Amino acid sequence: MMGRKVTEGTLYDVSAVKSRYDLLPSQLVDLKGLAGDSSDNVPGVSGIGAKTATSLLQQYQDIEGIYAHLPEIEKRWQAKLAEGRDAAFQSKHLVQLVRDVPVELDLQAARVRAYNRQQVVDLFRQLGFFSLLSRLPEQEERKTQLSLLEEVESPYQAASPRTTTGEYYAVDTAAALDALVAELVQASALACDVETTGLDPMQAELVGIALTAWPGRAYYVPVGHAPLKGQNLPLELVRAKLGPILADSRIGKYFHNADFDLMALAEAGFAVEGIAFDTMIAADLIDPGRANLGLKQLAWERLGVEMTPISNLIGKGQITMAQVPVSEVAPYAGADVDMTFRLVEVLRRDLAERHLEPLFQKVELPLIPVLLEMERHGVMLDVAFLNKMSKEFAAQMAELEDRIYAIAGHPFNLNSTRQLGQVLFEELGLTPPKRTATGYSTDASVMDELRGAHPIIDLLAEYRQLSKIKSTYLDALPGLVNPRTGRVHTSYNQTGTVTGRISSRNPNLQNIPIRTEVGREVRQAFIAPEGHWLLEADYSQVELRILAHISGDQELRAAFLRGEDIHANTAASIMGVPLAEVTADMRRVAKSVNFGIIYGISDFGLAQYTGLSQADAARYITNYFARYPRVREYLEETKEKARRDGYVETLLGRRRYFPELQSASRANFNSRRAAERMAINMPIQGTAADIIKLAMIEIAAMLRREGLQSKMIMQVHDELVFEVPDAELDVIRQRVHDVMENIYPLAVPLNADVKVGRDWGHMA
DNA sequence: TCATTCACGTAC
DNA sequence: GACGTACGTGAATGAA
Repeated sequence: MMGRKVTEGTLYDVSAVKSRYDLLPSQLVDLKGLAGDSSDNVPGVSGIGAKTATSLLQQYQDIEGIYAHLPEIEKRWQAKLAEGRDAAFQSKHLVQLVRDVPVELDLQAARVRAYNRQQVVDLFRQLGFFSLLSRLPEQEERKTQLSLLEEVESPYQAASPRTTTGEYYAVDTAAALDALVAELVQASALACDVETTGLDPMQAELVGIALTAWPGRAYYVPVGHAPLKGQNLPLELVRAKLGPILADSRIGKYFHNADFDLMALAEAGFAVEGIAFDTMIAADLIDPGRANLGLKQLAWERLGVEMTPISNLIGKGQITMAQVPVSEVAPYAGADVDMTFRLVEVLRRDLAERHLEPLFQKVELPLIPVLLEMERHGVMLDVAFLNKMSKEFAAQMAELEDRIYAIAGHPFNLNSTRQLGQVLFEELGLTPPKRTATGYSTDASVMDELRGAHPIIDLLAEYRQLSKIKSTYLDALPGLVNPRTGRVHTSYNQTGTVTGRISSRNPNLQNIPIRTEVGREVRQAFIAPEGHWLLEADYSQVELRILAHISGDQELRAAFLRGEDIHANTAASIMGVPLAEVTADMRRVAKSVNFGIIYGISDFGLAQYTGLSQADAARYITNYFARYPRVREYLEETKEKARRDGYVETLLGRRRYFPELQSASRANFNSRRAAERMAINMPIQGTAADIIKLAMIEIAAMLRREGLQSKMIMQVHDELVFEVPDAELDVIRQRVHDVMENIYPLAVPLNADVKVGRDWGHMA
């Protein structure tokens, strides 16, 4: 019984609450106070879940009763309750509805009638409400404005100024296209935006192209609308007329997310030169990690313009742009390019203010076509190999499954952490070493703890690994092969990270397994076509070298200049033994220390990761800083800069902001520490990202300059992968190596290792 | 039914 | 609490 269905929703009366929660309605606030409610950000008492809370409440009625009888409560809950006393009462207070507020509300008066929409919009803007905009009730049919080029009268403009931010025209005759071209060739820069049938520009069809070179005016050229949805121009005609303008590098091109538009245009036979601005990338550079980089959001924030959401045209994707009439798409797409064009000026000013222009001009803009070519070329996959491997995994997993069920005494869903936790810690009686916010943790570190305590653990760990690889790689990758090209075309996201790294999606080619034997096998599915090699070049210890450079630590620099094994070197230094006496295990620990430094180390964290005692970990960290004193200074100075200036930056001036560290901020101890670690890491990780981006740009230029056929096909943060015709192997090996090592000279050498193979699993 | 969140695990 | 940056999967939960 889940309560009585009423007209809308479900009515929970006393008996319905009783049957769902086993509590009285009045006790629900106590339940939330103890167990919390993650969806409402109510913390509750850490370590107390719904079950414990319910049984306690059944005994003591409410939170007050529980704390009154604290001494008689089971020891294991007692400590947690004592610890979380304040949180419990605060949480209860939070979820309690205040029912005696003196509100004088006349429901009739609150009815929405005619209202001054502009006033409401202005208020929303003041308050920073963006998503609420789309929920404002319409006063009247949304009027759109549309005219052919010859027919410039606009009957609705006066009637409905708020929906019309400019004059947007459909260009659907050859004469109109000629007129547009005649105007555009005079321009020094234009904004461009394409409409397509989908979100994957490799597969979507071109529906139309919007262009403008003047604020407040824009043109839409329909080429792919469905029959009866308006007049298209033939694509060949548009290519012939607009192609030369798009290919003319003297006319700058502005985009919002150029990668998407350029891909769609390239697939439709347009080559675009002169990429001069990308408003999405600029907005990201100005404030990396900002929540929403959408054009609509930016126009709202920076221009005060309310734009029509795409859902007004295509719903939630039930139809595509091709099914929407030209008369509706023209003003929509026109507004897109108009706002893109207008945003350029605003964002350019912000970039300059923050000294980000060199980074934008020399790194981010030139990188756009480089990434585009990598995405378009794609990577060849051996799908038959993946399928065969998947079958083998399935067989092994089925066997493990049977054995696990036999031990557990019953079948359950092995992929459910909740069910697994129940089996391990309630049925088999193992001791849970760790909790998550919602229950028992069953992650790999827990498995490690429990290994040896029960025979089921090894089987589960084995199952986990196979299951992960099968679902994420073996079974998913074949579905992402483009049927037309027979290859996978990842999407590199230039605005995906807060440090300046690029990220990769659909598929993510930056997390293909390598560390374990079974995992590494997946790489054998990434192959070179007949007559080609895969060539891989990776920077060795690039982040530590950057640390040596920016900290200025003489000892660390000297170690790199000597060209010695840096981890062994660190081991000798912090453990006080001669280099020759460093064992493999000592080196392993030192490697963790080196990485830990970059991540903002703590003795606790280092101990966790290495298995050292916390005391030993602390001793090694102390020794490290004694040996490399400037590294400690760098860490302190970086934290200080973040506090003082509110941001940190890379060698190339890329910034990340930390408002929570500025002195006025009330951020608590833990979140301050977390922010400090991010601040320490960003300049190092970000500089590495900047450097490899420079290398990519130069390598792409070199390939073009020398007329080479080799293609750069992947980037994995400190590593580049190429597809190389047999005949070019030697020259590419040399050129790539040299560019990577010399692109950005530091106080220590950068070292690039090159390997080749016929597949990515066999590189040597 | 669909969307979001959580836990987990892969990479550098 | 506890060591930085990402993305994808399956289960569970919540909203419509």
